[in-house]
Amino acid sequence: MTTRGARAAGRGDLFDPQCPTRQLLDRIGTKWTSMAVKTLADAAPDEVRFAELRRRMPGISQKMLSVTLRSLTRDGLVSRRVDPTVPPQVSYRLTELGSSLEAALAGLRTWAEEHMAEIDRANEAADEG
Amino acid sequence: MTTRGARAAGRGDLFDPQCPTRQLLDRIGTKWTSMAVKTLADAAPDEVRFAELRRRMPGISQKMLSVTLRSLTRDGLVSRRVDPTVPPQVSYRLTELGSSLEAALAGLRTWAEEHMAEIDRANEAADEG
DNA sequence: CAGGATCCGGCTGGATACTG
DNA sequence: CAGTATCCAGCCGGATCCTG
Repeated sequence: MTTRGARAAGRGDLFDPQCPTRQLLDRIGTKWTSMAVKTLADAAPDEVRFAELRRRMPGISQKMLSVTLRSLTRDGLVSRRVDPTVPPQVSYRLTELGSSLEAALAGLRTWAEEHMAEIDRANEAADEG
Repeated sequence: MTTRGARAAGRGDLFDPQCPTRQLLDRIGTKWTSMAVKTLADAAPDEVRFAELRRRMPGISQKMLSVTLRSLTRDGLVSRRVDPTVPPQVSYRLTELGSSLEAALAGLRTWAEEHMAEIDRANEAADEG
């Protein structure tokens, strides 16, 4: 629910014990999650190594890529395979669950590509128009 | 891009000057935005007054409802109508643009309702399984 | 190579008090 | 009634340094 904090001021979040949509948005809403899913989806069914993933996600730091992938792996959206060589090679790939999420995200992307310009215009109009 | 800050450390976000999807996620990812859109969509085509909206969004504070609505209005997703009585009455309604966003969000909601349980299970499994 | 640990600034959002 | 203003805690995420 995002309305974390367990006891929340007085009441408030007892009404919807767990809203799945908010739980989902709390994940894909973080800065790099959706880009990681997209990047892995574009590569599928191939797996992608950490460094390559980093290269394909301009601007992400080593830390945030690591954090993002760990989170996705915990969620069962991404599978992680370690090749115990020296130096180690770690590869990632979307799971089936991850692929189905990507399909759902594609809808949002389409909407964004079609309509974000309108939102921008609305903002400019509000600024002074 | 979220990678705000215009000049970003060195380079990094120059590669995708404006990713519409991130811009969108930066909006609907905020805590109350999607719930507000959903609540207004459920009421459509009727408009909803501030206080009533507040009642229908358990847990939201006056401030956050105000901030959320102002943002949605600026984005052209919600229209705002003021009835200049005393005390004033202000009503909100989804615009067409807002309705189309709601349609896109519905896809995410469906996915969330169908799959969040799997994600929860994956997390439990990771915790100790 | 992959990623853990640490430090820290900035933004998000909650509580509270005050207005037209 | 419908906000706005202020204060402040907590979390997100960036930079940097270190390791198997």
